[in-house]
Amino acid sequence: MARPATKGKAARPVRARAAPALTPEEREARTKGMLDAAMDVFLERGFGAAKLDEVAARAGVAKGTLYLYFASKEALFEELIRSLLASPFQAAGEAMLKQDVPAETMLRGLIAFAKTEILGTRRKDIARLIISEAGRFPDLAAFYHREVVSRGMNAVRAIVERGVARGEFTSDAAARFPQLAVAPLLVAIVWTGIFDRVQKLDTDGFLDAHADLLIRGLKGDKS
Amino acid sequence: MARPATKGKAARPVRARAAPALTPEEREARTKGMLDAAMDVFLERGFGAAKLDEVAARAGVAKGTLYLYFASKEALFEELIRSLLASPFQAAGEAMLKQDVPAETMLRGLIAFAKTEILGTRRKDIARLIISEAGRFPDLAAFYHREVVSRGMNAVRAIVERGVARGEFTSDAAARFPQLAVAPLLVAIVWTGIFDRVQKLDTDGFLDAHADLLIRGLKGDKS
DNA sequence: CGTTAATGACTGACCAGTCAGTCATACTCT
DNA sequence: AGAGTATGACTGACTGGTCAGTCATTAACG
Repeated sequence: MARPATKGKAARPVRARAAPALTPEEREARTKGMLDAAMDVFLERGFGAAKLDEVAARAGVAKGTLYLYFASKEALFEELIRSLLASPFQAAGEAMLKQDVPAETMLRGLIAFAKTEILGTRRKDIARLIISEAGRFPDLAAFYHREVVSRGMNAVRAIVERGVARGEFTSDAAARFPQLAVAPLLVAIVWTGIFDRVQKLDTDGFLDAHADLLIRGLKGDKS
Repeated sequence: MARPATKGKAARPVRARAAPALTPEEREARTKGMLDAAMDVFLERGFGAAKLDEVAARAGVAKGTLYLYFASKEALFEELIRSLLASPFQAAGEAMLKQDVPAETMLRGLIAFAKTEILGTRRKDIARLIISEAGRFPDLAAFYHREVVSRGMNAVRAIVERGVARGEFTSDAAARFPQLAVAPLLVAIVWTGIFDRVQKLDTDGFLDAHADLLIRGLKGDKS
């Protein structure tokens, strides 16, 4: 018990640190490795059917190690979702609002953005996963709504409102229900995940057609 | 261990019910009772988390009885889905095509139909369940596509094509991608199932707005 | 009686979560 | 430098609970 008071001063029982203490960077890197493995498995099987043994195997660690980094399977799942969220919509929308371009251009830009940034990435899989598991994770659904959905809706609403204010659009339907502008994106996400084997959907042409029809509807100078 | 030991095992107080030959009607009625119970449980918990013990309890039978009517949990689930499918869309679409009314009226009628016959019934829950579980039941997804989705798409396509042929519509976007007309319905289904606690969606106003915008877009006499 | 329908205790597999033990490292004292 | 020692990251066999599916048994009928 007697600790040799080195340095004469504060005879503080210094707990000698003597192990491959992980640097924050190392720890983060390992966490990321496990989250990557978890993403593969959860996307492939869904939460319920995903096995932590498999996550561990793919991450190249033992199952016990997972529990040194995450409190439970549920915590791992939630952290995975959180780590993958980003709200590109809002950022893109705000960036566009700063420019002085027609609202039509903004809307088309937003749809093009969704094509590459959501449909073209794993974000679409995350969305599908959340749709599937939201029932069992209400908190996560609320989180996703707050962080992603509501922001996207706000971006669309802002653009459409400006279009109406400037007289470019004659319908405010998409301002009252921004979901209308995003609905086909959801269809594309769900469809490709479920029916693609049966009947392929040309998501690119689909979203182009949506953009055209949407703009026509919003402008529609029909009296 | 103080059990009236009857030969090691003991199947005891059994309150068995009728035993004699079941008429086809009786058999069907019992099947339906179990399917009803199964629907409650599967909708509430999803396939993975649904317990057959609970299904049996709600149906008022023993678990073993389930296996006299269904080969497995999976078979029960599939039969449940099959028993609930109907393709109101196609029938409604065909009925409308027989009348001589404007395509706009048909489309609006179809959307109103979806409101009452899908959003207003448990069919919306079935759709949500299929979206959630399709990954684990590709056959079921294909079946659902064949029996419901493709028929709905055909109905929409037929109506829009007629509208175009008659000069009522100037855009064929919804004929090339009938999903465009149905997308907000899917959003309404998914939204009410996931985000309603966070932010209610006025599905009625939403679909009305969709109908207006869609018609404007299809007619759009903008050059 | 034999047949049919139903039962529910039981089994076996599966899997989330645990924990006693290993090992590589680094610190301290001589 | 080397011996001794502390430490913490990591491991994987194990536990405990859960649940789909089984089957010996019971009851009701003809």
